[in-house]
Amino acid sequence: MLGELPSAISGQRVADELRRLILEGEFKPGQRLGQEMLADRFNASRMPVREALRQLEAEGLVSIVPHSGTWVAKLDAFEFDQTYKMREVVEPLAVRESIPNLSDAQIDRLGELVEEIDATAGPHRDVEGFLRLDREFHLLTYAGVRHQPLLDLVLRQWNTTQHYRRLLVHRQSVEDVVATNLDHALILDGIRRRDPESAAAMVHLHIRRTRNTLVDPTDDTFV
Amino acid sequence: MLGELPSAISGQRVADELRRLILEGEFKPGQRLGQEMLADRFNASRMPVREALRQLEAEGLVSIVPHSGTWVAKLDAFEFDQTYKMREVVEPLAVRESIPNLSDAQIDRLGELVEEIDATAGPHRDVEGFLRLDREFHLLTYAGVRHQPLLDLVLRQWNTTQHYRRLLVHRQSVEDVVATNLDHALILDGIRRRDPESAAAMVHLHIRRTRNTLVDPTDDTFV
DNA sequence: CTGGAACCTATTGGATCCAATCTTGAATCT
DNA sequence: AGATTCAAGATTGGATCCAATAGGTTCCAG
Repeated sequence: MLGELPSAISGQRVADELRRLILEGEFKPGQRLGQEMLADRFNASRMPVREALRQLEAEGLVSIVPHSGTWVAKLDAFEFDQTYKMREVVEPLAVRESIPNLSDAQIDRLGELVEEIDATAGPHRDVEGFLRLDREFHLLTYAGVRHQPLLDLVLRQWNTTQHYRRLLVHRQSVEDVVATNLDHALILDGIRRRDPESAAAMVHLHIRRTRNTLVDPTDDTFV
Repeated sequence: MLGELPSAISGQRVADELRRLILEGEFKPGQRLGQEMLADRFNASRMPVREALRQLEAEGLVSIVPHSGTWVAKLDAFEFDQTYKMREVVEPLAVRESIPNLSDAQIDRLGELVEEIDATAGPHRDVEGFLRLDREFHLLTYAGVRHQPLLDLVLRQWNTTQHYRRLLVHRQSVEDVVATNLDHALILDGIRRRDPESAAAMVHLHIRRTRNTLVDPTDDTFV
């Protein structure tokens, strides 16, 4: 549902492009999204724009106020924390379901990604590279999930928190990145051994650790 | 988001009414939902109908095929099983988050519901009553959840499986109902003691047991 | 000068019209 | 007889037009 259809209708295309622009930061949280402006930008009429906004609202990326307008969704610290708590239970399930269906080639690629992530922690940190590779690593571990709604949910949660991960990863130390990637290696180990419970436990721990690292309860500078 | 807005716009109204009709079984899984027909039925134009269908698709209640039409969603045994596995991890989280915010009055009402459910297992079983009360009981245990997306997810999963619960509860024995309600009593006990972990563990067990009762792997008469 | 109310404008929501696509049925060919 | 192709009808998707609502501005009164 969040994936692209082969011959997508126009509303779908607009939704996909707009989603990409939001995730890349072209449209920032809190920014207003006028229908006319969007229709103009995407060379479409207001109709597919309206459908796209509906869809992105369902995905949690924008919020619509009737008769008023649409804005790129904002998260506060509470929602961020809660989303991570959801991730802590949902993503372990996702690896459990995924592991039996992962190909050896996919697992090899996971190994490469761990090494590439290590490289981003080098002398001059590559934060954007880390974000991209981290996302690719985790989503690839879920590539074996056959139940689309579960995959959609995972994707949704990654998307709605994307902005804030970027913001907070920038504040992380190099040690944090290395520690994070140690988790990745352990998750990968569980996957290589095709041990769903072990991998799931590691994913849970990883997300919990990340949440604690990112959301410092004494830090009210968030958002 | 799945709840009703006070002064909803027309598309929202249509979505709410259509959702109710689907859940009550007026529209059955697999049935086609023509836009013209719906617009006629709800005294609206096709435009709000289209928005409503989009929304219900996001909720998983209907599925839209571009340029072809919309049908009430069907679940197969696999999807049913997978949804229950999601419920097994999501709803324990929901009670954990809910318990601190439940009022004493709400907890008292839960006690009443357990008794009312017992009554449905009497000499002439009241299956529809059971379905209604069971739903009310569980959703009330989640009434303290402050994070709307979590509540929405729970509601969504209840809604998409509603039809199949009805179908399968009809096949259950009286003993099954009594056993189910014993679980309810244990969940309620955890809530009364304001013990999130205990309640969460019971919810997990309850859903797991229900899944095993409902989905007999050797039974291919499902759907 | 400040608070409030009425008006005006910009933007969204809904209705209608037109175009594009899919489904269907029948006719034809193998 | 069965499968395939083609065409007609029906239905959805998109564009445009109109109505309703919200927010801002201005004007008036206290």
